[in-house]
Amino acid sequence: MKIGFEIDPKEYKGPFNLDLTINSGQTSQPAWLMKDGYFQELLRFDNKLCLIKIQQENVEGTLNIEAETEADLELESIRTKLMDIFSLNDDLNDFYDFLRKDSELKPTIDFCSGLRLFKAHDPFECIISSISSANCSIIRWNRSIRDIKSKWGEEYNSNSNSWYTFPSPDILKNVPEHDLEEMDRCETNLPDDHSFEKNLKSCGVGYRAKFMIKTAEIVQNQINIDAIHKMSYNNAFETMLDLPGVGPKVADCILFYGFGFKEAFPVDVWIGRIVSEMYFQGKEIKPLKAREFGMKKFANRAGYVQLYMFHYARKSGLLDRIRQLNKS
DNA sequence: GCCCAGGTCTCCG
DNA sequence: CGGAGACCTGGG
Repeated sequence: MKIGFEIDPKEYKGPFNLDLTINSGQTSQPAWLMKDGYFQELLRFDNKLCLIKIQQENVEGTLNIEAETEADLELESIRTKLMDIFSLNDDLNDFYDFLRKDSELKPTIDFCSGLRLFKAHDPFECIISSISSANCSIIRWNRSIRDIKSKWGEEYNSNSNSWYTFPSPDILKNVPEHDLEEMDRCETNLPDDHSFEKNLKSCGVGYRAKFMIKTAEIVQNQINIDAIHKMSYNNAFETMLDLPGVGPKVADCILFYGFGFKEAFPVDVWIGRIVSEMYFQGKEIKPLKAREFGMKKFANRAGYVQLYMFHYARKSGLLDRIRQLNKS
């Protein structure tokens, strides 16, 4: 079954730039695949798979969506899900009014018009990919997530292309950590030169493999994803910190990108340096101090400010200047 | 071959 | 509580 529909700019407040939103390097989810002029991703609704293709003909124009599914899905639930993923219910005009009142932030608007929070479609995937992103390059953890999906995810075929979901906590918690464990669990005798590739370390996640398996176990047994949504930010933050491999930066990313907590202000080394340049005359500021500063100053807009700060720094040359400073 | 980047964990004071 | 060093891997 194929459903085609549109989302009109009148349905949301302020600008939206799909390409910018998907490709601005927001952590915690690999960018959607670009193919035949459409961004594409396999989504899960309850237990139904649905391949989404989405395009925007011109910047800030109408969105064209094609949804392909073998299940019986309501158009409205697909529309609602996409509105959520691309944060189309956020009022960017209101946010820009706020930015204009801060002389440091005002210039970010020109570089980021239509940039919105790109939310994860699966909170558990977001938790695991955030763990894999810690102390790791973007290309590397993107590849890891793709590997994990193709090894243990559910397969969906469309036009001879294979798509995979991210495996559930129940599946991931039982995955072998490394090749030795995979070999031990193997029932049959294999040739001496057999390479063991269905284990987490073979996905290039390194020492994070055991964190991920343990986290999957805890999420499966002790965490209710819906309950997180209803928690206060601080409670949700503390809950995330209890997961192995999750420190303050990763917890903030999970809460912002995975759960949509707008008061999160995730601070990596770059945001730390940007904050220090923009607000502390280049004086070094510790990550937790920068986090505290951002949360206090920007309150429920902290996540968006972090998004805009980083993209602005990249495009304006600020980031290059900071790089130079750190070399000398 | 060597060194570096990048958050979290662990250990030590 | 804060600081120092180890951790896996890919890229320069």
